[in-house]
Amino acid sequence: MNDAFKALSDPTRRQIIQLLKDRDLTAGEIADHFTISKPSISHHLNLLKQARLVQDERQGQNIVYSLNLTVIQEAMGWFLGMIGTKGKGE
Amino acid sequence: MNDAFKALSDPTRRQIIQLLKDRDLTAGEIADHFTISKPSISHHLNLLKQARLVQDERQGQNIVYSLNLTVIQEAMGWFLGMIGTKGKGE
DNA sequence: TCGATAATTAGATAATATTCTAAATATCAA
DNA sequence: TTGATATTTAGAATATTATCTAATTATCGA
Repeated sequence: MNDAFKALSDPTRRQIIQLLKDRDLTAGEIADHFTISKPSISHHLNLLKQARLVQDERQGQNIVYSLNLTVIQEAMGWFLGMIGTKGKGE
Repeated sequence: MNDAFKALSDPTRRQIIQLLKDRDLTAGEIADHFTISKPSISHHLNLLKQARLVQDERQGQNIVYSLNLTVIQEAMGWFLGMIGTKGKGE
């Protein structure tokens, strides 16, 4: 959970997640959306993977990344907890 | 929005928010929940304030901190966007 | 097997963040 | 006004993070 929040604190990584919302993408396709180097993107992908926000699967030469909604839902649960039970426990 | 995600990436700051969920607290009361120094807590509070996750108000010698749910709701909206519209736009 | 393509790993540097102690500011109460 | 309490600001040390280039690994097609 802490890893997820850490991962989401970087704007590049949030943008990657937004890209993956629409469809699965290879590492190269993801990198094409940014101006920073491929190794840097690879590093960001690795952090997202460690936080289990994304998962990867090799397909031939490519590695395809996809969203893992489970952890995103868990993170959203944290926010719901903040909003839903303000005051002395409604 | 970016400030909010940055602010939430630190476990101490998330814990502060959870404390404020139950009731408003003075800076000193908040600091009492942690082992780190008061200036460090003050720094964390300042970051939370800049992200508009909390607001403060002086009451005599104390400064009372309270939660600002608006930004938390906005952040939750980001998560909802991730979960709600997976694939080519449901 | 070789060359090309896709992606990651290694190692270094620069920028940010966290934390501390010491000092400053603000308020209250006598 | 002075002393005590609450909190923040200043400045520095340390740790973490983001980024780069160069090198490595893995796969494909001829």
